[in-house]
Amino acid sequence: MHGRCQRGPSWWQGKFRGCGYRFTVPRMAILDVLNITSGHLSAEDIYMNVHKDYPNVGLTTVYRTLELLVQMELVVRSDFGDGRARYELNQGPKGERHHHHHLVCTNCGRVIDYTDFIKDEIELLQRTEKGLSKKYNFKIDSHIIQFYGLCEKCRRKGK
Amino acid sequence: MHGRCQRGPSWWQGKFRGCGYRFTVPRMAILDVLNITSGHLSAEDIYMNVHKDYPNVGLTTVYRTLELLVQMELVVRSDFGDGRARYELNQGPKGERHHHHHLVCTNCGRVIDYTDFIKDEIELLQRTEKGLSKKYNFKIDSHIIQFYGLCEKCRRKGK
DNA sequence: TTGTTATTGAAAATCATTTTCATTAATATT
DNA sequence: AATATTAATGAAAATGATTTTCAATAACAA
Ligand SMILES: [Mn+2]
Ligand SMILES: [Mn+2]
Ligand SMILES: [Zn+2]
Ligand SMILES: [Zn+2]
Repeated sequence: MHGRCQRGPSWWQGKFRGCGYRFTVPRMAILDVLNITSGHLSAEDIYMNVHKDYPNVGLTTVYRTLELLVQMELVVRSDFGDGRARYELNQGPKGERHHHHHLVCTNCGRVIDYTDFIKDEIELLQRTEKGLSKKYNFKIDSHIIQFYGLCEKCRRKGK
Repeated sequence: MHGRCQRGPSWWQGKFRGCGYRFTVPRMAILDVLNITSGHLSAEDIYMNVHKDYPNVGLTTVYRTLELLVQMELVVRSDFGDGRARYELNQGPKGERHHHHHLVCTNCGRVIDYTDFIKDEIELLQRTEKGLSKKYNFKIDSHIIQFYGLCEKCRRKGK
């Protein structure tokens, strides 16, 4: 009863080593926090969580590791307009990719992931991408879609 | 031959006064720069342009004015991931609103406005918004869509 | 076990934006 | 036109997230 976990330490280690990077304690700890915690964490959030178990891991290392993880496409970095970057793992516990978009509450800052309508979206996006690359000769690699408004809680409180 | 210009100094003045704000020289100068210049300007860009004609207008005032203009919805503020906010007038010289989205070159930073496919987009967005507000009870006010990739020039140089 | 060097942590630097506060100027009032 | 009121301004300092520097450390190939 140990050999399960499709995306765990050993998988990450392989990924790191495969890219020629060392698999260090701080990197492991940071991935662990991202894996366990749900939501959209700031560097500071991650630092504080890592700090509980590894008090000598520095904030600088958190920033550096996140940069690396984003570059390796293990982590997605988002900006929701509050002045700090947010990070989340690019795959679920079983390794499924979770391409999704965001609803951002302009009152309380809450961020909701959604994957609904992705089907329709993909269809439109493909048409759009095709048209845009033709018209502007622009090669599209990725996109972001964010909806801004009021979350349930903030609506009730009548903002 | 002066009485033309649907969105000029006098219109802005009215807008300001109507909101209880004073129409000052720096505010006028900043709007002027935004009106004349096309593209997505940073606060610094605007400051430098204003500075040519009004060397005693400070950067602080540029920031404060932009904040006000965004709040008044005369100006749109965007973030293209280069660490500084970008601003553009929310309406063309004739007052038409220009709801549009952006293509952002991840190599050179160029930003292209596009309004193509907006029809299709609006349709999808409306369906999505309806679905999302029902499912998450989220009241959507606005959205952003950005495509990232390589612009024509950068494609040629083979990045 | 040892050598090589990628990685780390602390402190300092950067840089966009915000705050502070005394001065100035837009506009309502006389 | 002159004056009073106070919103707006500019310079300097503060802020806060992120990056850089550099000497010490620890992965890991040999
Ligand atoms: Mn998310
Ligand atoms: Mn634009
Ligand atoms: Zn909310
Ligand atoms: Zn480019």
